[in-house]
Amino acid sequence: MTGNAEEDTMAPGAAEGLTARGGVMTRNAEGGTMAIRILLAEDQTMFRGAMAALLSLEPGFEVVGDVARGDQVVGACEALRPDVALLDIEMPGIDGLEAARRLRTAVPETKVVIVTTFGRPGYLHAALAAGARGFLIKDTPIEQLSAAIRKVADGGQAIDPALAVAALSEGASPLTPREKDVLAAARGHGTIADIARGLHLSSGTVRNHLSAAIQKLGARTRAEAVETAEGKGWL
Amino acid sequence: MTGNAEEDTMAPGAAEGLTARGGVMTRNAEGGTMAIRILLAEDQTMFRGAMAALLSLEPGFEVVGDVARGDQVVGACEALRPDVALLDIEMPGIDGLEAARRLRTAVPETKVVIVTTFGRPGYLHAALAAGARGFLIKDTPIEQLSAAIRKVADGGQAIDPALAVAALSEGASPLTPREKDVLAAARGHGTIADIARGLHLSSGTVRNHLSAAIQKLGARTRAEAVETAEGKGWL
DNA sequence: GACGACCCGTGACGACCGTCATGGGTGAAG
DNA sequence: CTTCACCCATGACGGTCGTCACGGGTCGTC
Repeated sequence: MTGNAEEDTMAPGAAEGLTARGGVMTRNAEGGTMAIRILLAEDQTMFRGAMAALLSLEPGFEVVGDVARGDQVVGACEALRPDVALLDIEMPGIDGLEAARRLRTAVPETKVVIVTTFGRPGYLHAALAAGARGFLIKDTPIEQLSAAIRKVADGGQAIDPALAVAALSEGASPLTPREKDVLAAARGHGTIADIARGLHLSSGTVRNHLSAAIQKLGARTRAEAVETAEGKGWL
Repeated sequence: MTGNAEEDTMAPGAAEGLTARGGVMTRNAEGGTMAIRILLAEDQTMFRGAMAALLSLEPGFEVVGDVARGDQVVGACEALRPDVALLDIEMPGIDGLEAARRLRTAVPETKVVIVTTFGRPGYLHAALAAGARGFLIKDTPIEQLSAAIRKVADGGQAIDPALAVAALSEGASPLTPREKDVLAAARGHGTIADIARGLHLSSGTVRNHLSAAIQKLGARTRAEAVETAEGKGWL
């Protein structure tokens, strides 16, 4: 628990898990340029804290808030109206991609930059489809993150170039929607009967979908198919 | 034991991937207390950079170097002789636990603090057995990390309390060494015949070991057994 | 309306998986 | 020396899995 419960005049009930930050550089026109207002969404407390502290030191940046869950992103952005939202993908609640989708209609002024651990081509596709303007993996230097934030705040784009070519060479998912569902349900559960029960399907149908998915992915086992599908971001 | 036939080809080139850092506060006796010299081992570049920058700002800390791979830890510590080594567990090369084991004999002055993403009880056991003096998960505030570093540098210990009780309640792994091997080999590979081939065993023996492991872990499938064993850090 | 893509289902077949019983071999503990 | 735990192996059994062939259903497109 972050426990920084200092939501004094935080407007509505909107943002519960939000940690508002008194910016070093407030929104006065200081020399003509205003600081880029940033919201941070990241579940690992340590990483979130480190990034917030570091970005706040960067001249021209102001971290106006940070949240730990995907379902707190929209509320926080509605309250704070940041210029840029830095979203992790793997988060409790809803993931960063879904948060980006909702943010586009709820707070369209806020530009989204996705920062994720896994450089899966499918993630890039989904992020761009969700309206993200930037996409970086966490295995890149912070200087490039700063540069990406500035570019996006200026109205530009910032896509990891190595991932872009990978995403293009991969192409889209060959799985039909239902095959994707069945394969996704096959991650945690054990037997086929369990999956069938969870999806209200016949166990024979589940086997057929799984068989099709296995062949399309070039796998030999259901587990292998799940693994390769996850690796490419088709889930 | 799974053929941990890691060749000991560590020493010669010593520290290739090492980024040495000119410390803000050098090792002069300033007022009587010397800065705590820290080495950082973490594969995610962004996280590593952020932590290095942030810890350098903390008064009394000096980040003297950082590496991205586990097999660079010993070489870097031999060259830099830090007071504290902050080790991630999940790293390419060798993992942080193995690095801690080797560090204890190679550079015993350096105290080890494990900082990991996953709060698996088995990890804590292994870390303490490897001689680590501190154990934190990345989902804790940075202030606690600073406190832990100071405590460990002073000769004390810093163990995440929530994990300590979990580790005690869990107990040690019920799996025999061979069962662990077979289960570990069952992660990536597909069929039982593949596992048997990889371990030079009869396929019937593999099935027996797997069956025993499945029952000991209360699972119903090999995949379930792998999952729960991984979750507890028995691998 | 014909066509194709996708969905759901059935039935059957061979291969694989998980369980059990059984046995021999080793090495440490009593 | 006996006992016990672990290792490896074999064979047999029932259940599950992956594949195939097949049929019926919906929906959008040409």
